[in-house]
Amino acid sequence: MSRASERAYNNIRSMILSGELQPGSQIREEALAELCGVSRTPVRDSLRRLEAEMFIRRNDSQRSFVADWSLDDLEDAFQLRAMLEAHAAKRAASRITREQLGQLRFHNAQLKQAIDMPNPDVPKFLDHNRQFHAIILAAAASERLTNMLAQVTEQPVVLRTARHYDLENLRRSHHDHDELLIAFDKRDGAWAAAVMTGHIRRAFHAYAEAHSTDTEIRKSKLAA
Amino acid sequence: MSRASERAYNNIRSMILSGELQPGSQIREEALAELCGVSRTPVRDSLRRLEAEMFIRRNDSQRSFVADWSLDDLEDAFQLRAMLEAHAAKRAASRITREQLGQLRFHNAQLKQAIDMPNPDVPKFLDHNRQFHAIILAAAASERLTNMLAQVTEQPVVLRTARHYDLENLRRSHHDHDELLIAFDKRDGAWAAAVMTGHIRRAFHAYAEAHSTDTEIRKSKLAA
DNA sequence: TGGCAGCTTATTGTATACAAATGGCATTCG
DNA sequence: CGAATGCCATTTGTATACAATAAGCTGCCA
Repeated sequence: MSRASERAYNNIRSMILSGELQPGSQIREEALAELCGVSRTPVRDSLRRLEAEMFIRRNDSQRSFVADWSLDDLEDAFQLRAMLEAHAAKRAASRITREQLGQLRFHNAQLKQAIDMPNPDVPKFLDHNRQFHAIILAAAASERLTNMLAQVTEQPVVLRTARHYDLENLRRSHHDHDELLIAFDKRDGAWAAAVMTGHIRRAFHAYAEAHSTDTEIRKSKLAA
Repeated sequence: MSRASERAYNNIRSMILSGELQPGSQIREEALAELCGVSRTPVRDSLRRLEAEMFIRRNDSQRSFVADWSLDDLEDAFQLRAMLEAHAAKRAASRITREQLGQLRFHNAQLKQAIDMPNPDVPKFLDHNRQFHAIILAAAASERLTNMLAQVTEQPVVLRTARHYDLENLRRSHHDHDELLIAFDKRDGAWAAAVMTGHIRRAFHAYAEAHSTDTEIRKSKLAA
């Protein structure tokens, strides 16, 4: 993707993810074009992409709105994600290389280190967590699967902080990763898939809690 | 989608599916624009969409090519499709209405009729088959799932005729549908999912055979 | 007062012109 | 003779102007 187009896409996407563009609010191409410092053309490209990724919806007369996810939508996305990531884990179990296993161990050690200290370094945890999952996906070796997972991995919820600072959850995540490592080591795809399913389901419940809180807050703001 | 854009998308897509645009061949925006009788703008929209759907790939310098699927790619797509359709069947089992069940029965009866005659009406079979699956997807009630399935359902293989005229396969499909109906009737999601998995796996093997033949033919044409 | 018609304005869709980047070819130099 | 470099042709990216369409408003009529 070229410069202007990429900038527009990343800008708009992060504005949605961060909540700067409020769920449900209308989107005007020209306004975004000005915000991003590009013309409407690359903005339109980005909107189309984001629409495919379901971050944006359009009504029947082609106007765009920031997607407003219900709890059901969120669960739906997570259900698909759990299924796809479990599938990735299963595929990875029979394909992963010694080197990739080593990388997984490295990142899991790092993310443990990030939270096993008086002042937990959550961004560091998240970064190594992301890389951990990326390596599994790479080992699964399915471009289609990668594309599909990208569509359900990022959630447009503002209050992700709530989840991130729940240390108990982070520790459990680390533990799941450890178990995944053993399953991979034993080339046990079924086990890896099962662990991964639980791993993602837990994430869902953490998100769901944050989402409810967020929705409550937004509702009371509207009422005020 | 508006007129010009929609026309361009459908035209290009069907040119790819029909093989009119050969796998691996380069695509030039302006040439397609002329073919479709529109400007480059809607053509570019369409190309982006088709790229997301993996019908088109781009090299690192942004040039577009018609996707050329290996047998592995095909299997990969079918594996995902089997998983997603099984998931749809499972969800449908607990949500499907009496009315939808009736529609399923109707379409399955129709598609049986289409092949239970001296001169089988394959297009009719395919149409009712499509509707049968569409109803299940609707009963599954997940927009995301619907979108994802759309991405792996159509296969850019020319020789689909080979499969379509294998009556034995078509009869087995009908039988699978029958079994699905019973599973739905009993609200047995696990059973429905299992039947659907087998249903799609069989389709894969039929496709794979046609694909191999097709690839052989293309290779020998290149050699000549 | 309520609703509908027609106009006005806002917004998106399409075409086109121009800019940027890439690939291929030819020429030149080692 | 082969490889590297610079130029030209081709192709894609971006901006902008204009067309089409939909929404909202105003005023009229029942």
